[in-house]
Amino acid sequence: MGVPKQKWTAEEEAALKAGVVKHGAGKWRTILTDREFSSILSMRSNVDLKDKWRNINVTEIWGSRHNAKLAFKYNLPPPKIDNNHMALSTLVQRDKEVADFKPLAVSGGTCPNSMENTSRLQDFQLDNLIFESITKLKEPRGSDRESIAAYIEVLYLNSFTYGPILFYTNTQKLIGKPTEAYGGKWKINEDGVWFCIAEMEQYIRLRS
Amino acid sequence: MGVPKQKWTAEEEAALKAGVVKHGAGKWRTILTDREFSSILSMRSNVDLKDKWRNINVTEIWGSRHNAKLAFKYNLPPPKIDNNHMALSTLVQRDKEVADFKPLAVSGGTCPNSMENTSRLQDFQLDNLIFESITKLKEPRGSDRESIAAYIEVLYLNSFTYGPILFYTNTQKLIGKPTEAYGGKWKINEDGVWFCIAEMEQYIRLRS
DNA sequence: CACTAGGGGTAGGGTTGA
DNA sequence: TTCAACCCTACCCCTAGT
Repeated sequence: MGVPKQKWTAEEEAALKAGVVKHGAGKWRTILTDREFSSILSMRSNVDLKDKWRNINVTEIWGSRHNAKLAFKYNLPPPKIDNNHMALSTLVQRDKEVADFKPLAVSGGTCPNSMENTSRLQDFQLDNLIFESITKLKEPRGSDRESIAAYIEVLYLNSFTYGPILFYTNTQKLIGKPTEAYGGKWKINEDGVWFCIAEMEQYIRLRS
Repeated sequence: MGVPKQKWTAEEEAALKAGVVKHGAGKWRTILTDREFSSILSMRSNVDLKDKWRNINVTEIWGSRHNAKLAFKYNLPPPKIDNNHMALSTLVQRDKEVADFKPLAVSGGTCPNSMENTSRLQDFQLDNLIFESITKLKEPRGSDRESIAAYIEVLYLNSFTYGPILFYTNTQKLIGKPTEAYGGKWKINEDGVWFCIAEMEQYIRLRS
């Protein structure tokens, strides 16, 4: 009635995505009570999370929930398999697998010590980069680092004018480090911007 | 994509208006499944009904949605209070009241037996007459018969060259009588054209 | 009872094509 | 450019199942 419709902010959406990566889709209450996200998502209910997640997925596959319903009704195959975007049906089916993502074998160096976080806007961008790469790629147990790198590179690097992506292994567990709302998830060092995928103990260098 | 945009016909619009009078604005699915309207509105979705209703109202108040938004933005009062059209804000606020319209006290004779329905075109015209009169007049619990008569008379009778309006009380419940899409809602007798307002069990004689 | 999945519905902002 | 028709998103309700 009086509630004028709370649009989801980029920050909230990033937190939701990060929460799904960390806890898995369907663990809405868990995501909501996770200290890492609770302050950001304090205006949202578990049902809101569920609905938003539904919107995100269904939109990326079918364009809208309405289209998704029609497609189901007429038993149509998912569109949008082209243009570098993997159909998100893979995402929906792979929710648990992505959530259970195990640390990969080391092939980089060591995690650089942090300096300082930058603006939130960039935070969202990086969050979305990682989220998209690990959810939209086909690999059944999540994507390996090379795939993620290629994905980001092809889709984003040109426009963002980032340098080539290097991978890095995190030797210290930084999750929960209370430097930020996304504590310890990414940082800027002398040699570039580094992004940590929670639960993976992996760093990606996004910008040199 | 290939769908070239379905303009609303007069028939559909009349059915929508009648549906709002019967069930109330906001009851889009209810209107859509009502047998009285379902065949006419079969090409429309509940969302289509909502959108069309918005267009009808907003256009009559502000001239366009764009103007309405600007007015909201700058907190302007509704214009067009003149020229015999009540601001539709009253309508929006009074949806439920109009829908809950109770039968009025008797002051006419008895319902004449039906003869035959005439063309659809005239049906729309009459439908719109009634709709406009009961929605645009100010009375908080719907309009009494005299107001409706005066409204129709002032706005339409001259151009339609109808005679003076007489009211009539319906002694039989005719709603749902399957003589027409708008079953039993209006008829022509020897003494004129009679219009039944659904849920009101009232007849109006529109033409002698 | 608490929560989730998933169907369905509505309001309102935004988009588009004639 | 305008605006009627259409789309998308947020929020809501409900029920079944766990």
